[in-house]
Amino acid sequence: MEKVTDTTDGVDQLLRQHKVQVTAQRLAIMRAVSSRPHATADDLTDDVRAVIGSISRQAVYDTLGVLVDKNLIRRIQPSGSAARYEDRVGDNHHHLICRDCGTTVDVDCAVGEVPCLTAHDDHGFEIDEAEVIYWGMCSPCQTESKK
Amino acid sequence: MEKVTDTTDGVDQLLRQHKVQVTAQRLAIMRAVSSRPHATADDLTDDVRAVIGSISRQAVYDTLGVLVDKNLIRRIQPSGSAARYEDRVGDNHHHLICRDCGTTVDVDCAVGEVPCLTAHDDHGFEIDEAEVIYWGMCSPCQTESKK
DNA sequence: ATCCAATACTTGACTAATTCCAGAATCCAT
DNA sequence: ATGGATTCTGGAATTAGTCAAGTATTGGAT
Repeated sequence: MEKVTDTTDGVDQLLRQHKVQVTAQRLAIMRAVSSRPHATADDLTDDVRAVIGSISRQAVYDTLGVLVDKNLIRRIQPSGSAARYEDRVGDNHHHLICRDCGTTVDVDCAVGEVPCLTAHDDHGFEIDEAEVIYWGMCSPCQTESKK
Repeated sequence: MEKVTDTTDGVDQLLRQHKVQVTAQRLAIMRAVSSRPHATADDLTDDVRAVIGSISRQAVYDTLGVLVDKNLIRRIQPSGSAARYEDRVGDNHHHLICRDCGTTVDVDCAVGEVPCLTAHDDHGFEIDEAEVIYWGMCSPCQTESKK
């Protein structure tokens, strides 16, 4: 019997490197996040079910939590919508989100490397992340709203 | 009979200027937001009830929605906690939020005036706001977690 | 190759925040 | 004062996510 946890795309290696136990669910979720960036937990659940048949909602949330913890994926939480996940980590990029349709695209940091991460006055906080979200309207929605 | 909608603090004027119908509830909510920045809808409901006796949850959400729409207040929506409201609008300041306890403080823009508002590549979007959230741990929570 | 303890997954109920709905009340321009 | 538009009320519904307990799978030790 072939083990599900041996892969040819190296996802299993990646997980092991980060000391994450390898399971069919985790592999499927990793791939789902990679292939559909900025998806919600719900979207990902659908994607994963299409591939491995079934998975519980709990397992999805649980796994996403672990992957975020281990820095394998990043969670972004735009106002007014469910959390979204992406596999571009550690490159200090930001997001541009359409107020109307929620479309999310990546934007490189406007300032440079990591100055975003330095607040003027840290109020005694130990800051570990600066999240930047640009809000606006994508071109389809712009034309739509002019009708 | 005196009308509740005539005020001495000018809040009614402000509402009228923005074409928002003036009601006792709205006045109370406006004042509550001003006097307790970064409060949640729930906090505000309590505050308002303490002042005008009673208000429905709906009216609170509805009013906050209207005020946000009319740009009289700003809504911020941190991960894992309810939305918060503040009356500092239009000055491009940002927020520093504790991952542990949710404490939220204002931070002036790290970069200057409005460069934050300029993304590298706007992908055809019409951008109207740049939201920056610094995530970290406030000092009380830092000491707490070291125990 | 097999076993076992640790870890992960499933099910199903539960919570918190927010929104929807439809009727009643209130506001304000005429 | 009146009518039409807007707002308020209370309850029910939805959404996003969490908790808890039992079952299954994984990976290291034998």
